[in-house]
Amino acid sequence: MTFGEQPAYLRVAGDLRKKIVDGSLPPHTRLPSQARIREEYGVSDTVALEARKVLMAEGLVEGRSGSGTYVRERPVPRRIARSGFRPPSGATPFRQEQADGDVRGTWESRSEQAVASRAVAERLAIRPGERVMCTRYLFREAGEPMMLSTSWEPLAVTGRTPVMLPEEGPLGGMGVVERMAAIDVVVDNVTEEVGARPGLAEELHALGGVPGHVVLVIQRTYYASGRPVETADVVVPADRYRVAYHLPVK
Amino acid sequence: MTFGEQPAYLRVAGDLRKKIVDGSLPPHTRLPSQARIREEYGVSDTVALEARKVLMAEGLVEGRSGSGTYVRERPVPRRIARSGFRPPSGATPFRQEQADGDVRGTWESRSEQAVASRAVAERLAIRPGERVMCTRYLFREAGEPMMLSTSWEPLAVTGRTPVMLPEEGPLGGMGVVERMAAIDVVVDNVTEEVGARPGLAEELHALGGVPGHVVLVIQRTYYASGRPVETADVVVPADRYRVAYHLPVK
DNA sequence: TCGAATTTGTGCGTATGTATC
DNA sequence: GGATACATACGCACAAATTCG
Repeated sequence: MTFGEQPAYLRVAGDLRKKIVDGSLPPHTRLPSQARIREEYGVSDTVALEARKVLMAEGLVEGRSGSGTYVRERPVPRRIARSGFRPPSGATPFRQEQADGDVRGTWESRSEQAVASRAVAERLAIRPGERVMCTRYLFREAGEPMMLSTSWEPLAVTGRTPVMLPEEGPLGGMGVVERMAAIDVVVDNVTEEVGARPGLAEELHALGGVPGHVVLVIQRTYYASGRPVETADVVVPADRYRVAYHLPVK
Repeated sequence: MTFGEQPAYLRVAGDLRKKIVDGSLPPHTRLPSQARIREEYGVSDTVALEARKVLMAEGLVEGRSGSGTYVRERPVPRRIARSGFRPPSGATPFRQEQADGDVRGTWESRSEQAVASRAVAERLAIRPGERVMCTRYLFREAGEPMMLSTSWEPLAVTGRTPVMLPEEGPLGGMGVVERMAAIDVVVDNVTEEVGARPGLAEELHALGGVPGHVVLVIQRTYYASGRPVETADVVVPADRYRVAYHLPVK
């Protein structure tokens, strides 16, 4: 409160945060109550409350009315290895990545024809209103929902071919690259743009999360000779997964 | 405040939010001041303050001390092109990426020697307690803070060389690859793991955000012949930036 | 089963500091 | 300098949920 210092509530929040991250306040333990914080730090009710709010906004703790404020479990995020991920030559530290690299499991999907929205049209380099095949996926890992995906393919590419529906025909369930190869479309490039935001209610419901949780959003587009042939939005809960890339330098 | 209703501050925040999203309070306009909110909605100072805080946490408005609370411009996320990003052959849709691809600007940094924590040691494949050079960066784009970065380099690699301090010597401010090349360390691989979480109070303070905002965290590690030579945590606000990768397929 | 104590969450009034105009 | 507005801080009150004897 004196000149040059940071606000009292940030100082208190910082001290509590330190105790959380260094393990002296492990998950599931209760934070000091507002009254105790007030006493221990010699601050007012407001400051103690504001400090708790900071930690709640950071997702480190969760308040349970009538009971207390508890340190949240922080699951160790798993890696989702993306295209381009390959272990470098003779690398020892990569055994682990290889082990959990291939996140595969079961999935459900539903396809339907649709017309391209402005955003999708731009990503596929087609005109808005052109027909596309839209497929929604829910991926599960060990039974647990882990990833949502919505993909769009121009019917100008796959229409009237055996691979028009991603989940049917002899190549049903195969990846985009294999399916496109079957109709002589050689996929040679992919771009991925990774962003993040608070998850939408429906997304978190499908993924088994609680409102307010953060999700990673990957906008992926496959190209064949510079022409987009598929684009997708992939949504994964950020508290459980990270997206891993491995690239050569130069 | 009566039974069954939602909290007053949420009601006020909801009404103001409606006016913002439907455009009757366009970007750059000033919200009613705390005092005016108090009068117009017939609530107390605290409720008016709390309502503004909700909108600030949602990133819809930003408070300027002494001036007012202003509706923020809808941030269109910019792309941060990562290593490996190259326009594919003859691609038209990539001109734009190239244009805003190189996000460069000014930066500040501060280096200090430290000992490797368990987490850093694991990423650098060294033993906890070994000495490392730790450098913190704040990058600005057009004067605005846009990215935080903390990097660690084993002193076993750079110690007693001209590039020990990233910001000094003839190669001060150059990239890791160039600096390492100067001491005959050929960086040939990089891994990046992208995650996301609510930003910490200090991070968001430095980045001009507000508690509760989401940040993208990139854990980057450079390798030379399979051996880690630098690792860094890069933090960017997720409402303003996305991370872009471009990869060959197969 | 009941009730008391504790704790969070919300709300009110006020005071002070400080940045902006 | 003065007026305005946000930001921080103090102290208090009460409702709702939980805990525990």
